[in-house]
Amino acid sequence: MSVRHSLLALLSAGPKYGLQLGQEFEDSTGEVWPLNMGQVYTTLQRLERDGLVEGEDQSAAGPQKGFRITDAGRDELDTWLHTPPDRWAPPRDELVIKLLVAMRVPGADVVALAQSHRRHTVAMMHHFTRLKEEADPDDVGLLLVADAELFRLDAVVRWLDAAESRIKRLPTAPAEVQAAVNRRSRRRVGAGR
Amino acid sequence: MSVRHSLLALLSAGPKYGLQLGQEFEDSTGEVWPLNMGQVYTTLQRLERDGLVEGEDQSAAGPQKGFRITDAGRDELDTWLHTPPDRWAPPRDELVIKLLVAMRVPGADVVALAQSHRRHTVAMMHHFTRLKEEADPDDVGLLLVADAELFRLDAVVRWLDAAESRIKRLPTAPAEVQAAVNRRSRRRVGAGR
DNA sequence: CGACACATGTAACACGTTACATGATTTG
DNA sequence: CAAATCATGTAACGTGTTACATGTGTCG
Repeated sequence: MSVRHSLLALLSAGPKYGLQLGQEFEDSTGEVWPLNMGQVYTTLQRLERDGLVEGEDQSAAGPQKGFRITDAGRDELDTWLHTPPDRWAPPRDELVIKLLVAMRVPGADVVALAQSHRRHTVAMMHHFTRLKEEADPDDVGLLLVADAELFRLDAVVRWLDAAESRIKRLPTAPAEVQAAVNRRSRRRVGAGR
Repeated sequence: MSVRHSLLALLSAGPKYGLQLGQEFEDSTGEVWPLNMGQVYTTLQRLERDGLVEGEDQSAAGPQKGFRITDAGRDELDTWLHTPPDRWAPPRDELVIKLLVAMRVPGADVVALAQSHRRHTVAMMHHFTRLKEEADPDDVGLLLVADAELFRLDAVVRWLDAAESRIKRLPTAPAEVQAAVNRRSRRRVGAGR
């Protein structure tokens, strides 16, 4: 839902057309989070269908098709800005899932896997650190996104360390961790929605 | 892509059927990341179509339809386990985007917004802290997921603080931050893919 | 004119969610 | 038998990606 509302936010500063919105979005995120234009146009169509934006007169002019935010759109935007991300269903973290299910894979060396991912995460931190160093100091968007990534990656490293020691503390030998995990389970069979 | 590969991981410990896979996945994540069964069945269909799993004989028996992982499936699983999350397109963080685009919304008080989200994030940390305290100490999955969330939320709080001071340091008054942000932009017009 | 950048779109697909429909098995 | 539970699926929709198609405007 990020793109949909981001377009509303950009339109709240005045009418724009598709390509312009795509560029401003990428500018806002310092080009770290690219956006494909196809989605911009389909999202604009849905926003118009839902009455959150409306097409401009456009009378003459070239191929550009401007959009203006509506009052309903401003309401929606305001709500979104103040709504915190859902706490009960935080976004599934791919790396966390990877390690959790690896514990159920027979023969998988989860500790080695964690260390491998840790090395890669540290490498990513170097990348974003350099990105910050080389950035235009006025590019607030890029600096903020790089900050966010660095804090996030730091949390990943800390978690990998904590996970490693938790896993090592398990009653079974590391290579057969899954056996223990498999043994405990099988309660709460059948939720059925 | 998490669900697809998680199912492969669970099947690598032996043949299973749909509902069973759904339950084991939720067990693995300590019920923090729920999974809807509909997706499990459609994913299994795609996995079978792609030759990563195959249906079991099933001859007699009830409605249960077992699946077995194939050699191709084991290869795919192994690759996935060792592949780090893509570094060049990290998942878009909704909260980060929210603050970034809010800086372009005329009249938006970004600092107040950041503080509001900070409060909510701290509340979420309390929630997961309590979850850990009340958890079965043998439920490694739940403990690991709670750890991951706590580290992640801590990073969010740190980022919000850093972002707040960065925003306050901007040349323009907080309430008109967007004006400055709008002014700088509009370079690199037209990438055209 | 021809090449290139600007600008908008569509098609096909993967993944995810919600909601609904349908059998089979157990058990009061 | 009836109701609950177990188990599998489908339909409709939103979101996101990739790739392709198409038109317009400018400029050498």
